[in-house]
Amino acid sequence: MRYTIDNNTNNIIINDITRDEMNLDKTLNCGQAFRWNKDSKNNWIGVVDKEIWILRQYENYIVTNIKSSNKEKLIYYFNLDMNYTDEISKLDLDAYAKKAYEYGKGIHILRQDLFETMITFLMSQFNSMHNIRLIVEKLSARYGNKIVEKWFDDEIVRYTFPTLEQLSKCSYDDFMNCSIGLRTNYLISMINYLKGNYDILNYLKNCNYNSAISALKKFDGIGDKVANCIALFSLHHVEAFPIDVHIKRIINEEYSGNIDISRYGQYAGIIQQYMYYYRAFK
DNA sequence: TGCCAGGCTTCAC
DNA sequence: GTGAAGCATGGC
Repeated sequence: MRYTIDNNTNNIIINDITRDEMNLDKTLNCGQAFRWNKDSKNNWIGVVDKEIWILRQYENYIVTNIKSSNKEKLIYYFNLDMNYTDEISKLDLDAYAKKAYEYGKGIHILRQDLFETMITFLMSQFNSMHNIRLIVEKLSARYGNKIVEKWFDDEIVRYTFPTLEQLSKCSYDDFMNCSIGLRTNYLISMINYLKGNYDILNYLKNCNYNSAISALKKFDGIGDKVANCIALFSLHHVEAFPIDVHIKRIINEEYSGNIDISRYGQYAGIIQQYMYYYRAFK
């Protein structure tokens, strides 16, 4: 893998990259992120922080609208500096994990914004992927900022995920009108807490896995599963192993109700994501 | 119409 | 500590 810059646009091109190494379709559609959409021209369009990011994957390269000054951020967000194939090959996988890996390889674990991930996964409980996307888009379109990006002949319009300040102005009814439903009180509670304790985000970013899980679970509405999702998909504790309904079924049906995740070592979360993708998208 | 979705809190035992 | 009930919403 190497990076070149388009001389005309100053956009980054990722070269010499196969879909087995990094697969945009799988990575952006596997349930770890809710703000990426693929258009009819195979462009993956998402909002990262305050910017619209556009990526299109070809057989051996990926073109982007991401400027050269954002190269480190691109690598960081998509975890492009890790060779997944090499790392996974060091693990002693059982038969089901091997099958899941073969099906899911190419998935990278993203490093998403913490505030956004805490809220999107708070919304995820007892909800479907479709509804989570719906909620996040409604929140962003109504309370975030409009941003526009030119991409060849298209004008792409998106909305930033609302800030704490923007969400602070919302009422109970505002949130109910975004289809947040039974999670509304949890969201209000989180916003009220963060208003006086925003530093906890920095604490979460700097502490270890166990400390992060216990701090996250103090929020009303965050239990084991959501805490592990936040730890995995934002804080990049790739040992985190979220157990949702799909993983529960896998454990019951494939592991007789008892899985030993210690054999997946520091990459248990990545194996979990292969399993989730294999089960939920096969 | 009934069931399900990347669960959590509360309450009874 | 464990288990069941209840919780809003949209797609199928």
